[in-house]
Amino acid sequence: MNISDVAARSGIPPKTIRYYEDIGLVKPPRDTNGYRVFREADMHKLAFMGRARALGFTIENCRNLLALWEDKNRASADVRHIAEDHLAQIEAKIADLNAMRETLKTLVTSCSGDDRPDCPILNDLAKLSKK
Amino acid sequence: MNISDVAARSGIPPKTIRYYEDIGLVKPPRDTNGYRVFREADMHKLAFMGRARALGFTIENCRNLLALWEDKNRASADVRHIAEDHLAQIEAKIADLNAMRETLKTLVTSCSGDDRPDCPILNDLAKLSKK
DNA sequence: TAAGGCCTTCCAGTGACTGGAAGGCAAGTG
DNA sequence: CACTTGCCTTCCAGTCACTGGAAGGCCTTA
Repeated sequence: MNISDVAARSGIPPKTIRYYEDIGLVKPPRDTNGYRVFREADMHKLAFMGRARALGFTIENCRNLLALWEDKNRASADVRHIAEDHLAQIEAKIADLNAMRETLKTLVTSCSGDDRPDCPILNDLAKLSKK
Repeated sequence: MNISDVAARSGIPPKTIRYYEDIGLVKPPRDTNGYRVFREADMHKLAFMGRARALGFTIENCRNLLALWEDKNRASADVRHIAEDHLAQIEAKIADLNAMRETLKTLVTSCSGDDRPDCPILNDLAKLSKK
């Protein structure tokens, strides 16, 4: 399999696949012409990556998850631990974004949004900074 | 006012303030010794920045908001438009994160998290990638 | 005069790619 | 066989918004 085949099958762009090779996530052998030759195992790793990345895991987390995936003697607790940490981070980020959203919503609805210059959004941005 | 005073008053680290000068957001004059001298107006701009950044506006948005802030003839509609766009992006991101959170929560609770290797999290990451 | 704590600039790194240039290779057509 | 098209390769640079660190100058106080 060449890189564009894997890209199509895994949903990961060729550029990204090369990048993943750069950082040592996959190690496809090379053909005599220098082309990367992807085996089924490489494909599965990349698809795994795609899925894990879509869930927001960092590359380093993905690296660890891949290692656990390939370790037949793993403890599922290790996997769960990574996922729990990540879940907590996502929840923290959601909380941050919700706070922003609330403030923004208030500001946006309080702004008339017409030709006049008076703007509670700008007032707020300026005002609170004086605290 | 020297940089560390502004940093203390605006809550923005000196490094970041220098960076903001680099990208042209503030233009404090220099003392004979080369030190930056911040006026009240610079302080307010920086505090404005801090507040806008805390609401998740990008630097480019902040730049535009600052310009509108200083434009006495602005239309509040322009400000509102920027804020609405940003709000929409935040809401989109929240939706993405909520989807991740749901999936992760399901996975985490389905994993026993003990010494044994069976792990629904890894199964899922591997399985769905085969689709 | 010396110490410390400021200030300056410049360089490099973060995370996870992404765009683009330059050039080699493969497959199909005339 | 030449040509074209499209894939493949590498390498460099840029993204975003900082942040860390080094090297060296300045200012204040003892």
